[in-house]
Amino acid sequence: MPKVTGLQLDILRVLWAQPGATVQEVKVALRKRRTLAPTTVATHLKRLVVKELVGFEKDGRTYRYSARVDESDVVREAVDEVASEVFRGDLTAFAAELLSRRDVDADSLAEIRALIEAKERELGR
Amino acid sequence: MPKVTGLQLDILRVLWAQPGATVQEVKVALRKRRTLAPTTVATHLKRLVVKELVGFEKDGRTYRYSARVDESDVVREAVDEVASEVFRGDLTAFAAELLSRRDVDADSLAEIRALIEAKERELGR
DNA sequence: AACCTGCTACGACACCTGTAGTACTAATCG
DNA sequence: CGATTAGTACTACAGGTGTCGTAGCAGGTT
Repeated sequence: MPKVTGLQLDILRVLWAQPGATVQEVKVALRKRRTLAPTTVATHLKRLVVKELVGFEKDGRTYRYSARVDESDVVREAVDEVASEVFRGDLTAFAAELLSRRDVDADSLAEIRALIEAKERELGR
Repeated sequence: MPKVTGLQLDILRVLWAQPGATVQEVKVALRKRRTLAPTTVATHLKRLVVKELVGFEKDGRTYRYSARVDESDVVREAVDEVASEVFRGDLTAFAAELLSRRDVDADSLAEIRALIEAKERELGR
């Protein structure tokens, strides 16, 4: 599974939310983040099809596109990339960096701690 | 501060460890990970200089390069990028993803939990 | 039927990255 | 001093991404 970034990811996100979207629909959905010419959207959809991350089917005059990869796989891939490239696989360092930023509030911490405890129970089992 | 990836990051890493390294020295230090022509290394050092991430000074016949950015800033930048692009700022989701992989062992979990508890004490203070 | 409109196909272009060859210059070895 | 060597400068090129313009076709409108 090739790595996905930037606009490709934004487009995939639209397709995960609206499978079978047309170029127009993707363009509209994207408009909250960026305003693009329809041809730009079409170009990227085409490229995603070439990479086999997206499939399409003809619907009369137009085409409907759908993601062929799971969001969870793409996300995992992206995190793996950073974990290995930036942290050389040191997940503790990675987590430390994540927790070091100011915008982690008490609720998030509690949730993350709960996740850890669950995982610890799972490992201990 | 522009984003840094791949080879650029590898080169910066060398410069953080060995400030004032020459092209040759960077090439040698990099050899554990990749084998590159000296011109390749020189090209990237040059590009990093243009981006003002690296500075240099003449030392007789050769040049000595040093990073002009802190490792911590570059790392934070990289994590911020993923946090916003992939997780739309949802750090809990980010942490959950990180913890979901199988190669997190009990020791790491304990360390991360300690980090969280420290942070919670800090916030509660 | 002639036309306008919307949609796709194709091609183009700029910029970034990875990678390296060639050419020029300065130092060094006999 | 002439030849080899080390080091930089310049150039190039392919692959990926972001962004479109233009051209061509298929339908609906008059």
